[in-house]
Amino acid sequence: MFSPENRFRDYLKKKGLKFTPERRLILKKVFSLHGHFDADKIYDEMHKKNRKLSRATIYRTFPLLVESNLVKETLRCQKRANYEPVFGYSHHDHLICINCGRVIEFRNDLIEHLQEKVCKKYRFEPLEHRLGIKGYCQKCAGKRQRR
Amino acid sequence: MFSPENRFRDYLKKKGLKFTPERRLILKKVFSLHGHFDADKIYDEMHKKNRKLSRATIYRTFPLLVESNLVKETLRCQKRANYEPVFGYSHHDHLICINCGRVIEFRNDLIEHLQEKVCKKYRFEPLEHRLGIKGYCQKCAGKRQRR
DNA sequence: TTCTAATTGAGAATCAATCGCAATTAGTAG
DNA sequence: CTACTAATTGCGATTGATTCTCAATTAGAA
Ligand SMILES: [Mn+2]
Ligand SMILES: [Mn+2]
Ligand SMILES: [Zn+2]
Ligand SMILES: [Zn+2]
Repeated sequence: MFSPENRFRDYLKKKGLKFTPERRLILKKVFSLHGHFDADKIYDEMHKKNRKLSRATIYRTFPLLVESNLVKETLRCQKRANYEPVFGYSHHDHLICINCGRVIEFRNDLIEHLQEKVCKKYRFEPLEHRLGIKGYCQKCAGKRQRR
Repeated sequence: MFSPENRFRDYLKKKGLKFTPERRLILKKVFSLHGHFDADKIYDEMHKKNRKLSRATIYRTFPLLVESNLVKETLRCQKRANYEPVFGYSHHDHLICINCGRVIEFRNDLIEHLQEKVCKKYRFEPLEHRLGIKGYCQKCAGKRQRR
């Protein structure tokens, strides 16, 4: 009963929009990747499995996935917008290696709690937040040292 | 002795680059704004004071300012890259109102400290981080309530 | 089954950012 | 001070991501 597809259907219906084969394919792909993705990733994956579908449709579908709270945009590190699934995953923040691109996900409840306190202090009503720490992962830091 | 201009001069010299009038103007403008800015902001400000200078030069200067640790890129909220001064300002994070665009700066040392602990745990060597909380500022939250 | 508003793909358009190049210039060496 | 040269500039062209336009198609309500 509670699946990304059901939530997406409900959302679309509520908005008077249609659950098309293209939207279903994009949704399936997004949730089968279990990780960060961008428009081109989805485009390539689709075409690899020779299911052609246009970039325009992909770009038009992403905002719907975000609106229905199935995925969210992540911290933009290059120039392309990047997303990750939300449905079925719990909130976390990111450590991003600027050398190899590795992304480490972490969750720290105390940090989360302190953010709430900050918001209260400023009477700010938070909707979402993004915390990204850029630097060198263990492997890449080691390599740098040895140079 | 310690001024943005001196640091910039030193940086440029070390790299064998030149301290041109254009670079000086951009630097001055950046530090006279006391806040966030993007390429167009600088471009417009310059042309308002009818000091013409090309967009290319602005785009070419920003990375130098970042490299010399005078400014840093901030969390990208729209599609343009956005920056803020670092020299002369202490580190802080942001509350961003998605209704009126207001940006509230805050600093929470405990959050900062916890981030370091997270990095240690993953043996991650942090260089910088960005934390942005999006939501409604007091004013805008109030307006929403009353609707 | 019919009907219609929503959707699609293809390519054009947009927008920020980058690039190529000829003319100019900062700043070092003499 | 002058000469030299690599760095810089502005301009326009280009790129790359994203959005838009529009004619043809289709989901899904009636
Ligand atoms: Mn968090
Ligand atoms: Mn911080
Ligand atoms: Zn790494
Ligand atoms: Zn506001």
